[in-house]
Amino acid sequence: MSLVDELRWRGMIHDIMPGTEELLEKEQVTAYVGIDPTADSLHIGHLVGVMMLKRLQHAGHRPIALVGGATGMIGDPSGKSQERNLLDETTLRQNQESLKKQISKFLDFETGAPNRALMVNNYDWMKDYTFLAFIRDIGKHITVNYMMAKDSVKKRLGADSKSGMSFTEFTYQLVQGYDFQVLYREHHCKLQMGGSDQWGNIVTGTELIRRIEKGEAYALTWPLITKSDGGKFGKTEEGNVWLDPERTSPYKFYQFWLNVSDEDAEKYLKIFTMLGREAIQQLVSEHTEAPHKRVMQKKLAEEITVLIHSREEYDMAVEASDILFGRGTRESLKKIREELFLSVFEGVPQYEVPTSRMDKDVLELLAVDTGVFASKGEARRMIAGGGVSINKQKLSDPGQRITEKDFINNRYLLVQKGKKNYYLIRVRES
RNA sequence: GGGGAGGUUCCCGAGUGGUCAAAGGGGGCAGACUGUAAAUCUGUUGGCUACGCCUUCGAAGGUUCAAAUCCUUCUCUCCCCA
Repeated sequence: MSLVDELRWRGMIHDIMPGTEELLEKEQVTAYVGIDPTADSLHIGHLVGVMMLKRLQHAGHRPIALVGGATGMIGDPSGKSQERNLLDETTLRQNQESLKKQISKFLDFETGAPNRALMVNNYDWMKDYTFLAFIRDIGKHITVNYMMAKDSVKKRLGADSKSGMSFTEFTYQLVQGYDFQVLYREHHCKLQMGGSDQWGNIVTGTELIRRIEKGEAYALTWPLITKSDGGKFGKTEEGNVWLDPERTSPYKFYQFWLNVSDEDAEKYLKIFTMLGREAIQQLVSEHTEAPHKRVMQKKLAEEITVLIHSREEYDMAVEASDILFGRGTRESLKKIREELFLSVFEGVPQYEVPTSRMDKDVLELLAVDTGVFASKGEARRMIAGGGVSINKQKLSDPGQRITEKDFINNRYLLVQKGKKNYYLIRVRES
């Protein structure tokens, strides 16, 4: 099966320029994907692009990850993102280094293989490029008419557009197009890939290459990743799901994938794992037979968590999940060794309360001394509704008192609001 | 500039002197069911020292025993005409 066929099967192709498939079959191709260095970590919204590069390298082609140090300062007109702030160069470099470390888990940058991955930063060729030189060398090859025909631009010029579009945003496609041209010239990069909203920008690049370099370049986009319920992919109540364990704990990360809906699981297995056709079909049929076992979600979460974090972190996340969602009891909780206990609850909100404050009813403890509840009324209602547990034991009386016997390891109380919200209260001697 | 409509709790939206912490819906949260799902059903959705009290209906004043409701001024939004 050709690379493009496989990508098609995986649902990773939205649009592809004629000739791209043939090109990928006949020679080793260098291709790139752009990434904004707005943070020092990738989040799972970046994952499709990185997987794309990984599959490309896997098939023997050469991937380039382009860090958009320059373009990231502008923001394209397609939308959601307002114009960005200028990052200072130090931050930019730091971010780039962090991103490279993360991407190294997917791509081989190190070996001497001819298709080893490359990371570049367009800031390097844009920073000293003067405005005058740019409009003289690049700008004159593309007409404004051409630029205005792009959807992203048209939308902003239409009558229904609320805010206008700045000249800077308008120029975005040229800057991005020039990136492609530079990579074409210096690395024989003939293909740019991106999300479906990038099509217009990519094509501007191929156009520049055609006109200035007299060369052929290609474009490939992947579809927007969706969720079956229409929500935005990659977001939780707490925000983005990051690859950086400091921002999103491996446990939360694992949980994110584990909770994917049935409809999405198959789709995500195809996109985000290296599992082959047979393996995925096997999982799908197993799932159809026993949906409650959620083999698809489990495999998905395993594959990705191991890839991003490690086998150890994955094991830990599974163990934590068992404790939190399995039929854990008060007794089993008390038996856990302290280090595991703490690692399980690492990402959970914690409150520290001195022993002197413990001698009162739970209501006060939960609503006043800690922020578990916003008000006593809320706490009272929740307890009455059977929604609060302490150490896995349902709380029925808001006037109940906590005694030392209740502490886990002599100093922890595990509070549960509903099924999924955990809070850890740590008792401090005073 | 002239005329009209209107601003209600997270959102939409009822309420036009006491029975209003304010209908109904949505959303949120929780319970049951379940697969840590979906669907469904149920409860809950201003605060407190809680059979009572306090703060809330654009803002400020006023009338009244009593105001989201009546009056005055201000303010913002929308629509129509010029």
